[in-house]
Amino acid sequence: MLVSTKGRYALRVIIDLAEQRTDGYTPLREIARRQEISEKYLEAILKSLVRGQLLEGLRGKGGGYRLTRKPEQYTVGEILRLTEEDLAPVACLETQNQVCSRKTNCRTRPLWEKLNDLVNTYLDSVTIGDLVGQPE
Amino acid sequence: MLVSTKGRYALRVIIDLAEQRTDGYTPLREIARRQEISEKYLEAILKSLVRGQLLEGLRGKGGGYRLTRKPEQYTVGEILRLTEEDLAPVACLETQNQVCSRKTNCRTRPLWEKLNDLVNTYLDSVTIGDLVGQPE
DNA sequence: CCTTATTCCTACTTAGTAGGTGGGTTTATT
DNA sequence: AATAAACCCACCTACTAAGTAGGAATAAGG
Repeated sequence: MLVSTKGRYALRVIIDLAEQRTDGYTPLREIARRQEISEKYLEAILKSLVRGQLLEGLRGKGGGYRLTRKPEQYTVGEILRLTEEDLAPVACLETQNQVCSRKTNCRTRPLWEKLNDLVNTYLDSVTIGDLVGQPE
Repeated sequence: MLVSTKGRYALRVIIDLAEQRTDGYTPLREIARRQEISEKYLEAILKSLVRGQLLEGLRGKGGGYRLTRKPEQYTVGEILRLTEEDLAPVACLETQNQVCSRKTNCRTRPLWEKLNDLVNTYLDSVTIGDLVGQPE
């Protein structure tokens, strides 16, 4: 499995906020309720989204979270790469792993590299704007 | 990570056998040595390849494993699907998981389905014949 | 300035699984 | 009979995804 709940939830949260179409801040509790995700777990995910500046958080009464850009300015790829650590399809391509010793004459490496490209290119081609539903 | 060592090793084994260009049986020990994979672990992987009829095993002295088809008749996709249980990029698409309750109006599901298609189509388009090195 | 509603922070727990091992049984060849 | 191989089943271990707990910092309203 390439994308864990963390990444999937992150995506859903951004879509959720985009669909609210409000300038104000939405508290975590509301998002959690709508998306049926535990508040505590969601908290951890939102933290990384704030760190990555995809969201802005405001503390205190009336606080919450809001998007920092327009929906069509977020690509799915960047959201997942932020929350997933690594989107590489195989361990040999993971950035933190040291380079594989068989690399130079590995018969399968080019395959993995192409697959990696394919996946990332696709995920970067889709924006949150493409995913939100129409307002009625 | 989409593809674990099991799948990657399986692929390497088939390539290894294809490159031997022999009609005879190659013992596990040899493959393990060449590919630097522990014999015991490899055993488990080869077992599933035999079960899936991608390889044929012969017991006893002079025995070993050999391909059941020509290299260009194996697609990477089928090898990985056999050894990986599931190539789905996200849990919601895994066959053993029950259908997600949010499915019908899930904003992200079409994305995952397309990604899944993309990956499988690519992996099915590459054969072992494409990956083996030229004899010199 | 106190209360309330919120985010932010650190640490912990738990269940599942990838990756690997050990020891033995069966089968075929010489 | 000896040997070399695949086959089989049970076990182990370390890691990580997923989730939880409890509190500290901050902002707004009265």
